[in-house]
Amino acid sequence: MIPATPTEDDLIAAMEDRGCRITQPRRDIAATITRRRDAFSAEELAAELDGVGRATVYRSLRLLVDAGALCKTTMPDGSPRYSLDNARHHHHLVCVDCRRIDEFRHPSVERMLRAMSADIEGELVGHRLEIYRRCGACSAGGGSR
Amino acid sequence: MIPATPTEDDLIAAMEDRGCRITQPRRDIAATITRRRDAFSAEELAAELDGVGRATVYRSLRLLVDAGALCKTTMPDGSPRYSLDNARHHHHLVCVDCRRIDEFRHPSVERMLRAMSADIEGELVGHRLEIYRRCGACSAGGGSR
DNA sequence: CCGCTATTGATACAAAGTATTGACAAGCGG
DNA sequence: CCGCTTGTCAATACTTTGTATCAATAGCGG
Repeated sequence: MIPATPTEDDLIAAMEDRGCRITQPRRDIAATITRRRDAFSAEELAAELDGVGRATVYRSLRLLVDAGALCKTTMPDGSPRYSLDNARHHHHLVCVDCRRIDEFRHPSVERMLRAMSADIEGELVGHRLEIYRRCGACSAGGGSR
Repeated sequence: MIPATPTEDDLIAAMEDRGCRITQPRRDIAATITRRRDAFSAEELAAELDGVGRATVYRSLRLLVDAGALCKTTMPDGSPRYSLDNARHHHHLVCVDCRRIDEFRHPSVERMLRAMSADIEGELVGHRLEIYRRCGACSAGGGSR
């Protein structure tokens, strides 16, 4: 199965699978998220959804992250961004100029975790890895703006 | 040179090196940080320092992180902790039970970054890696109390 | 010891959520 | 079809982790 970018229906299905009711606000949120292709902040999303309460936006984002349909990525300054999750078990390439977020998988990451687990006392339960770069376009364009 | 845990004087020297004045609040902060050996939140530190303003605590923490004397680590829930920096170029082992933070270096981390840089378009500018585990004591003790 | 200016504490504000509350609405049990 | 239970909603208050502003103070350089 080739992992594809989730559609609006995938997001709704993810919520359904968790036993949630499919309400109009949740439909609106799923539609708005899939319409925009880039990473976004929770407040940006809330601002785009007029009839929907801020709390509902945050609850739905958490729901979708828990369900594995969205990723929450940490920017270098610590602020969070949300983006669609195309594939399980990946990490993020974050452009520090244009803030674009790409997913990547590299065998060396898993190899590294395996190598370390032998040397780490206790039980590994998770990890967080973000790679910050200036993406091809931003490097070529002479940095930001 | 064997990297040792910074002392109060090391923290003060780090601030001096950045051209800062050594004030009484900064002395108090350096003393309090070195007295407690574990990772702490900014609010915990502020609560322990009675005569010192909250803003001063946050300003000093940023100063010490910038100077490389402190590390700011992200917990699994996203909240930050501060801890003394024993060695440059390391990553963090965070116990999800007792919240203890250990530093570690493993050659596989650098190897991974080198291997990936060949495959990543653009210019690498940084990364963030935290490993979450249940530490030896917490695993042995049957998990979180 | 003096004066310049970095630094301070207080306070307000900001960003990113979480908790609470009262209203509504959807499914179910009869 | 009625009413009840329960999930969900919008609004709002509150929390956490800071940053910005500003008048007052206190280091440090001479």
